[in-house]
Amino acid sequence: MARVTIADIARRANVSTSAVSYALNDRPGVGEATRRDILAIAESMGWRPNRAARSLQAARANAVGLIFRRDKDSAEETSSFLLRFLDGVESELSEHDIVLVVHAVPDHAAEIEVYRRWYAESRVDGVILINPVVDDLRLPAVVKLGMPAVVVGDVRGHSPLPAVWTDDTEAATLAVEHLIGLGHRRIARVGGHVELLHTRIRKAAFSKALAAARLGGDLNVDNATEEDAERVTRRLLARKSPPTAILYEGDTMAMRALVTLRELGVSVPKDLSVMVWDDSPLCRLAYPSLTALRRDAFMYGRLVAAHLVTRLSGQAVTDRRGTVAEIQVRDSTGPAPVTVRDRKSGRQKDAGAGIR
Amino acid sequence: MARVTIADIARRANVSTSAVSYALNDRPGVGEATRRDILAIAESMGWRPNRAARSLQAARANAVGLIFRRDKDSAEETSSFLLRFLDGVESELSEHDIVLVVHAVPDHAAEIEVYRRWYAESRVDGVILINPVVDDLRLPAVVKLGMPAVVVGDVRGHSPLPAVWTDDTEAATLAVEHLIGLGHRRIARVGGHVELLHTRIRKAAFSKALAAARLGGDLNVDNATEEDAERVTRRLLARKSPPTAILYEGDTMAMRALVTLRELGVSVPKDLSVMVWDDSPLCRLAYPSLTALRRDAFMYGRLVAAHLVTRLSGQAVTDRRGTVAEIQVRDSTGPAPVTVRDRKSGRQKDAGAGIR
DNA sequence: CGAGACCTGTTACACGTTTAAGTAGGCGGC
DNA sequence: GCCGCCTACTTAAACGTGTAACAGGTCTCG
Repeated sequence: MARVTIADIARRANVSTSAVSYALNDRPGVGEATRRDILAIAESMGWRPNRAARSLQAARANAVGLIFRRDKDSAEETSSFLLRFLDGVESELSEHDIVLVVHAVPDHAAEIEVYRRWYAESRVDGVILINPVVDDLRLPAVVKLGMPAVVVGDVRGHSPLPAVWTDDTEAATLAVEHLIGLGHRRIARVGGHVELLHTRIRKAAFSKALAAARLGGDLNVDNATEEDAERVTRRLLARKSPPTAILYEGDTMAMRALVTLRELGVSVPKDLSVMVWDDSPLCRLAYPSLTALRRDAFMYGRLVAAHLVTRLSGQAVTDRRGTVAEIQVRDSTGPAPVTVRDRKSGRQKDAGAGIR
Repeated sequence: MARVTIADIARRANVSTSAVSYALNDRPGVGEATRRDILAIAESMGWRPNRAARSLQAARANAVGLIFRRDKDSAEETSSFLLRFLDGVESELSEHDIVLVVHAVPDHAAEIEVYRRWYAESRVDGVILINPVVDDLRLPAVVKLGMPAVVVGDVRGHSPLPAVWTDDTEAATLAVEHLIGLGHRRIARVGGHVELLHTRIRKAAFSKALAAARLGGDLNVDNATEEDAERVTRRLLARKSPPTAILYEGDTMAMRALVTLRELGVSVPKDLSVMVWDDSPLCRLAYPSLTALRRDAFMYGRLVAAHLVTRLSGQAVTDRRGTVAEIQVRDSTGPAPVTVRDRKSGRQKDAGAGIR
């Protein structure tokens, strides 16, 4: 019933508590026979080290923290990525006997305040920072605290904190190549908040990938939210040369777009191909199901956690490339609409999806 | 830089550490002038209590745990409910300066093992148990440990552990009444795993609500998963008297059903009304958008956490009713198909949704 | 056979906090 | 003027671990 301490074991084994401590921690200073004795007794009594005592002694909390924003992180996208990511983090941490402490905050100021508190209270040994934004105030704040941290996102060069990043340029290239392979020439992108670093990077990566394929046009919409999806989609299709493929950033945005397209009588993928950046169950269940760029959120979480654990062990760590994205091809992408003129003719003119 | 302790403050204030402790904890034993002095110094040095030391002293971890199943809890439904729930729990706990520790496990055996470890290590003061099943082994295990816990789900009578429950009978009645109000007479239900306690309760509640409305029929399918949705839906509609409305348990199942219905040429809601038990972003974004039973996951989480906090304070707590469900009416429910014969005639024969 | 080296175990203290018990000094009351 | 009591503080111990420093005893080797 009552919790058993090393003192209890020491009494039973007729030795001092230090002998017990040495034995249980596999350190020299105690004979083989006594050690076995002690281990047996500890086992039979069901001893487990008291974490508070260990933490106090070692000045180590055996915990890491992760803070997410209440409104933001659960609104723009369905939360499956975050939960899978958390699962991965937790899975890695538990192998090192470290617990994950989560916390929700309304904004970055509150988040920084919590870091300060956690540090001063020695509540966590390190933190995982997600969704970095441009000129992120959290980064210098954490650096100043001297708190071990790993940033999830590509902040290479922008911050002294180690980052685990995914190659969005490569991902964008994959997406563009997939669409080009299907014959698309006018490819649009509808992106989320540009304050988010990954959005900014993806935007650049997308432009770069298009340029590499000698395709141009600035069919790029920024700062779109789920509510904007309808308006933006209509506007894109109303252009003189409407795109034949659109890459949406965020599953919810793409879903809203699908509804709009249905109302407009635009058939997916016959008239227009639709892609989503970052896969989710929603993409799988949509009609038509959505082709998406997929990252293994679970493995990503594990990698991030492993990186932080290494950092906590005192080793210096630098940036690390995370899991690579791949394309999950589904029903929403298909061959570009047939061209009006023969392919061989110099200039092509696609039968875009334009509003009828 | 270095963390500041009460000893540092004591030195600066030329008093003993106990005087500092008394002052900081607003306890008698120190004069008013000295108290102000100490508080000012503590403030200026940025002192925060070391959690490990406090925990050790008070034999209290100031943490509560919540374990979710790796496969299960994130598969059957989109995870938005869980994340919102976690947010609510966290929000309540943080007001009491208690942290939330999360952990993912593959099965109940592993979960019980973690409870044992947490208890023996004094890692958490209490736990929140979610998704109770029939003959849940976790409940007696936690009871045996003597660990404070709150169960999320209606285990009233089945367990000595306090529960926070939602009235599924009332919710089922709401749903059935909504459909009956639209003229539906043959209402089916497609439910998930009956091992889950809430599934079993909902099933009974559904039958009871139908019976109360003098409607019968056993249009009840159990143990359906997302993969089964297509087959089950086809089978229901192939009946001699097909239902005019179906209530699916789980958003993913309903989404799959929508796809099937589209393929079958069954129009929603003209030919068939569709409802979902437990709302999600997916329901909102589906086409047509899905009428659903909605619970405030955030408030539910807060309530559960508050209940556990009360329990931790030493007070005995009993069961507590959680937030009530309401209906979020959307586009997937509408008037029942018109009857073939005149309403006034004794027997009605609906033009069901049957397969064409 | 005695001096060190080595093995096994102990004692003592630290980590940062709380708190029971103890000790001055001042003050009032009889 | 002495006793007792209150105030304001200090000292000491405790929570459960870990570990440096030390103490016997045995072994080895010159």
